Amino acid sequence: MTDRRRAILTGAARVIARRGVRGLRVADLAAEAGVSTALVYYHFKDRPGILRHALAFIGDRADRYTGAGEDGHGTGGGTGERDGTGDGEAPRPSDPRRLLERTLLLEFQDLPEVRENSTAWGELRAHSVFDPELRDELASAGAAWVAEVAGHLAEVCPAAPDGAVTAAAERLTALLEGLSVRWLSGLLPLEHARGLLRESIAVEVGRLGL
Amino acid sequence: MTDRRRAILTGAARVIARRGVRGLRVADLAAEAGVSTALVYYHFKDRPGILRHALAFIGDRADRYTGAGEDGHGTGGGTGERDGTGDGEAPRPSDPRRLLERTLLLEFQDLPEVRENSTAWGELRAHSVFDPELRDELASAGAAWVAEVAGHLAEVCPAAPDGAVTAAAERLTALLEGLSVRWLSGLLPLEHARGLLRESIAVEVGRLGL
DNA sequence: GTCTATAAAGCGATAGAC
DNA sequence: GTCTATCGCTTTATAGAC
Repeated sequence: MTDRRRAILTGAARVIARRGVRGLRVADLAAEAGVSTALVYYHFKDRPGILRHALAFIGDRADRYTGAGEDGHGTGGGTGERDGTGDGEAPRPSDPRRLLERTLLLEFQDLPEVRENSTAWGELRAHSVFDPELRDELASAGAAWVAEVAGHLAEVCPAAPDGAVTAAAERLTALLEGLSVRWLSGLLPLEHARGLLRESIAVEVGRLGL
Repeated sequence: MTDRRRAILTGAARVIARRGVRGLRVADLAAEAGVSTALVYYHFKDRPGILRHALAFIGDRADRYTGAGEDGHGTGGGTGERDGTGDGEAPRPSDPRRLLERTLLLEFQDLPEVRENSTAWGELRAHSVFDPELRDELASAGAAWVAEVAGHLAEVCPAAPDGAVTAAAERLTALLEGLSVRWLSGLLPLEHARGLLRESIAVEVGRLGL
């Protein structure tokens, strides 16, 4: 991918995080990237094309930041390095229980990059209710994200049956998304959201049998 | 409220469910209601006015259908009568555990009215991330909805401390919203969503101490 | 590849008759 | 209260020069 394409997609991510998928104007995005609208159309054909590529771009970025590529994608996930669990600069704790918690709590950080990715992904999800075109991409990203969480869960609770682990991962990721919307819209303080999620992790792990 | 106003708002609810809040076009809504666009503006001033009234209308409707007015609003809730828990036409089971389950599972029914309300409320939530104007309405509706669930939980688990009950209600409602988005966008089959939610209810109730 | 300029369409909102 | 007709701004998308 060329630098210009990347610049345009970066601008698109910013605009989506600020105004939403349906608030995205090609002119805004072009201004954000410092190019003309014509160039945007040259590279991405039309508005749906811009959206498709922007969302794939945002997903990739989340992948890199969550350090996926081993057992999952983490596309619903957040960005950045510090997660408040006390592991500082260390990217991947070896304790599986900590790793699980870290993976899920990455979403809840008040860093611009995290907010941007979380907001954009939330928008993608919300928009997919009305736009079937987005569902394929979303379905695979969501499945990978559930699989990653399930992988961590299985490491923490080796004795648990597969079905129960998957169900727990589905509940945890769905809960995370519900909490995320509330946080991003200012209805739930960040620390409260983190606390609720942490407690649910404890509940699910306890249920699966530590 | 006059019949015409009601007809317009009913049309608005349908259009919002089909195209989303941000996809609502005044012309579509007018066509749906069988009136001219001018009449829509005559009754509701402008687009934001339409939206405000439409969302209040949808909220009221959800209230009536969930049978609220006793200890909460249930504004996140669904519509209709049958909930699949086996109580058929009986609107309010007396067993508190059943009542709790029923309240939450009302959201997950494949009836046009339920989909319409769920979709519209999901849209309201998603939109509030970008539109602070909607937050007040959403905050009070959300608080009432959490309070209703917490009330049922407290009845099921009288010994549990208040804080734990509220936290459980917050987790259950947030989970419900996360599952709802996945269901509405076709990523999660209805029965699967119901199963996951039911299991979480069981988990939370078990944790609070039956 | 990138720009300026502009066509074409979409959409919110109003005027004025009835 | 309700309609038809239309105005004017916004936004998508393209033409054509460089």
